[in-house]
Amino acid sequence: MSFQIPRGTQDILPGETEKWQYIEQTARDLCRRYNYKEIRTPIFEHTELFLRSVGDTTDIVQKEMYTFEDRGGRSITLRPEGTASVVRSFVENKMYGDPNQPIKLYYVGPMFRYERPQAGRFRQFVQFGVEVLGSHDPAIDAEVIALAMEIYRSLGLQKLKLVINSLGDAESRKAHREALINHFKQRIGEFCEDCQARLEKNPLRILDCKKDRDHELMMTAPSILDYLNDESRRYFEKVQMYLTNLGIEFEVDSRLVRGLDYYHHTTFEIMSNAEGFGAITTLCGGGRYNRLVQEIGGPETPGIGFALSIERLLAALEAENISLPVGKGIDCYVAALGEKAKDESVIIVNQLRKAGIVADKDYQDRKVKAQLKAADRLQAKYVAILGDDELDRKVINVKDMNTGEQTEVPLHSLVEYLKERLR
RNA sequence: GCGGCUAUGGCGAAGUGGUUAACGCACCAGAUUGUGGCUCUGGCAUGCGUGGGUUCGAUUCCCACUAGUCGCCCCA
Repeated sequence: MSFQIPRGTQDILPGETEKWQYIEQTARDLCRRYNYKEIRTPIFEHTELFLRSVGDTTDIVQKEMYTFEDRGGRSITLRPEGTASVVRSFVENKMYGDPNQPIKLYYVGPMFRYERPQAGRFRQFVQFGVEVLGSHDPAIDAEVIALAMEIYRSLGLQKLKLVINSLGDAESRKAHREALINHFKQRIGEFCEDCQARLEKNPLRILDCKKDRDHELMMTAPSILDYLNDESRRYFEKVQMYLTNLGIEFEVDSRLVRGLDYYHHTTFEIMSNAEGFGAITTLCGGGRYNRLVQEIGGPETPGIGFALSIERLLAALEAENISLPVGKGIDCYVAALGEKAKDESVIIVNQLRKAGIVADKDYQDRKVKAQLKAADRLQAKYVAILGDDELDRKVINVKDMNTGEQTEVPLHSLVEYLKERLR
C-alpha cells in the first residue's frame, strides 16, 4: 500500500523551506517597519461567512470551496481567502473599539480552493496578506500598495507591473452597471455564453472576458472611470497622487475587475512580466471594501487589503533568475575514528552548538574518508578530526575545508579557535 | 468543469510484442586499513504510474483510473 499526496497540494522539502522562511521573514520584517501586526485566524470557518463576504455569484463560492459537514452537523468551509476571516475576527473581537485606529493587520497561511491545478495554481496554497480596517484615507490605499511592492522589490524582483483601477462607491457602481447593461443588451447575442449570463448578474465581468475581447462593443463600452461621482473621482486621484509621490509607477486599467464582490473604490493587481512566466501573471491582488464589515455584522467600517501567493512569488523569482541568499553549509563537522573518540565527539558537538556554532557529526558509522566526504557534502567550513591518539594527547585536528590546511588545537580551546575564525 | 501532452531506478534519460531493461548523474565500496573536492575499478530497476483487456507472450498495443504538465474558465 502506498500513498500519494492529494491533488493540487505539495510537500515543501528541505532546500525549499529555507526560501519560504526567507520570504516570510522578509515580509514580516517589512510589516514591522510599516507597523502592521500579525493576526492568526482558523483555517476553517462557518460556510455562511464566505457566502456573505466573498459573494455568492463569484467563482470561488460557486465552484471552488472545500465545504463539508462536521460531526455536529455544521457546514464548515476551508478558507478560500483571508479577508473574510480577518473581518470576522475584527468584528467578533470588537477591534473597532481599540483606540489605535486604523487596525493594521497581516497574516500568512494556507488557503484552499477546489480547482484544476496547473502552473501557479494549487488546491492548497499560501497567501501572505494585509488588511487595514478603520480608515478611508486614500493615503492608506497608497501605503498598502507600497507595502506590497516593497515586499517584491526587497526580494529582488524587477519585472513588475502595478495596475490600478477604481470601482467607485455604491452610487457610481450602480450608475455604471446600468450603463453597461444598456450598452450590451441589444447585441448580447453576439457574445459568448458566459457573457450572456453575466449581463444581469454581474455586467462588470463582461469587460473581463478574454474571448470577446476584440468585439467592437468592448472597445466602446462605458468605462467605470466616466461614471465615478465627484467624491469617488477625487478619492482615486488622491490615491494616484500619493503613489506618484512615493515613486511607485502604475498603470490605470479601467477594465481591471477583481473576482470578489466586496470591492469598492481602489482595486489593484501586481503582475510579473518576466519572460516565460506562463499564463499566470497575477502575483498579488487587492482592493478596498467599504461595506464588508457591516455585511458581517459590525459597525460601518472601511477596509482595504491585498493577498499575494508565496508559490507565485517563488515562480516569479525563478522567472527572473533570482536566487535568495539562504545559508546552506554548516560551520563544523566533527569526524571521529575509534570507539573512544566517537563517544567524545558527542560531547564536542554539543559544546560547539552551545557556543552558537552550527555543528554536526557522523551517525552512520562511516570511515574517516567517508566522514570527510559527508562533511564536504554538507559544505562544512571546518572539520574537527579526532582519533584515539589525539584524544590521549587532549588535542584535535582542525581542517579548513577551503584551504585544506590542518591545525592541531588543544581540545579545551576548540570552541575559541572556531569562534575566532568563523566571525 | 473542458481540451492537448506525458508517466521507465534517488534524479535525468534511451529502448523493444518475446529469453540479461542502454547510458549519464547521484549514491556505496575498493585502489588510498587516519583525511573531502580529481582519477581509475566494481556495485546499484525480479522492474517500466495503478487496474483491466488483446496476445502463446506486454514495459512495449487498447481501455479505464490516478497523477503531473500545458492551455481554457477563473484566480493568488
